[in-house]
Amino acid sequence: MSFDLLHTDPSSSARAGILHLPHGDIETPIFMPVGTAATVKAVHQQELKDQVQAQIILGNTYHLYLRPGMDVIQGAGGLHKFNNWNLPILTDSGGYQVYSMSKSRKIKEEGVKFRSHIDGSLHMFTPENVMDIQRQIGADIIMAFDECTPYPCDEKYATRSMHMTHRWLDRCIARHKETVGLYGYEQILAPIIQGSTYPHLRKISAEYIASRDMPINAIGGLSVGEPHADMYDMTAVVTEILPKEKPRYLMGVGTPANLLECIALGIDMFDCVLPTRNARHGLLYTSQGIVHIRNEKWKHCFDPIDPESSAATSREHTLAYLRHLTISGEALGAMIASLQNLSFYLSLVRQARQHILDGTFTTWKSSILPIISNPKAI
RNA sequence: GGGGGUGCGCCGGAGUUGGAGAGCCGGGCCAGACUGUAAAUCUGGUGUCUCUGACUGAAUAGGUUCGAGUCCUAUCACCCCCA
Repeated sequence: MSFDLLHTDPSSSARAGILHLPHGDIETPIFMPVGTAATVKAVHQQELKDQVQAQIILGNTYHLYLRPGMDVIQGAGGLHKFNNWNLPILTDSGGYQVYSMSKSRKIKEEGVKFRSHIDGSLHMFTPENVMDIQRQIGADIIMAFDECTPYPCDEKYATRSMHMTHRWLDRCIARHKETVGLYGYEQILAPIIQGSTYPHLRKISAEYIASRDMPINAIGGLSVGEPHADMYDMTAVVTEILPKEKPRYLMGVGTPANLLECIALGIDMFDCVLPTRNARHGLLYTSQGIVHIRNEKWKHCFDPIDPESSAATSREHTLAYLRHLTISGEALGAMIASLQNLSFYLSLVRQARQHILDGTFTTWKSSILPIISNPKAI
């Protein structure tokens, strides 16, 4: 595993690079579609490769551990074999579920007790067994076990939680060192910065994470409901500290505008459920602006969904047809919409990368932002 | 042709023993939300108007009554049974 930083934009902190992983190279900045339960919802692996041109996808430790279970994943020979995705995979550790399922878990120094959302059974996640589970899943990049704090979060709690996440990180690193990949390739561990919306905590956390000298550094605990300005401020605080020669991964971000703004701040990797979830809920991102596909105004609009999309379905099917499918609850609607949104996201980061390499990133960003973050005109 | 039954919101259902419904549930429809996925989910709206409030409304037209969605008469529509 290695990272080549190819170019840094002169008028911002945006970077273009290549991340080499066991299952292939990733051109950064990159967006990583989220495939929680061994599937990017409503999108087939073949489409992810051919249409979306995804280079890496996510899986989730908590969800895969509960279902289908590690016996199945390991029996298959790892997640890559199980879901037949032979490009890189990153697994989240379950740290986000500490946040999103706060009603059914209890945090202690040792780890987190979860009650399964499927059958109510009790499970314990520790930094150690989360490393073990991610070894069994076999992702190229595995995440440290952390606590993603909610927003708002009082300073006292944020401080305590951050320090615990740091201690957990050291336990993750220890376990990661004393174990090896089960499927014959290296798995890299990424530590996660916390600190909520407190700049001084973010600074402490970034310095701590940087001192661990891991190959990728991640920023967590953002995009949990805080104002965009806070997200950008915290990102700026930590990118200032993180080593330039290593990729920075901003977890859970975000909207197309969030991506461009954070690329400008020096972020290299993103993941977010927004494009896929919003697609299933009828919100489309297109090269001509945002479309609420359920809206009546598209009922008789026989224009293509997005003539500039890399997805054939978006060029060949009309807005009126997709509206019909969505309103009728047809599965194909979710498929076409998800393909559209992911194609848009991947195309956006490809364009960003090219403009960084060309030295035109900042002007391109300001010209495209008003279009893609506002409603499409009929 | 005869007998019986039922009619209110865009649709279906519930309910109303003569005592204040713009009013219950579900669906549809209209709009909004969603950021390391307990999410093909959730929230709101859905008679009219000059909209903090009014007005109209229980198939249609009459009637009884202090008061009618409820009782009576006629008409219309639909359903069931008989011929």
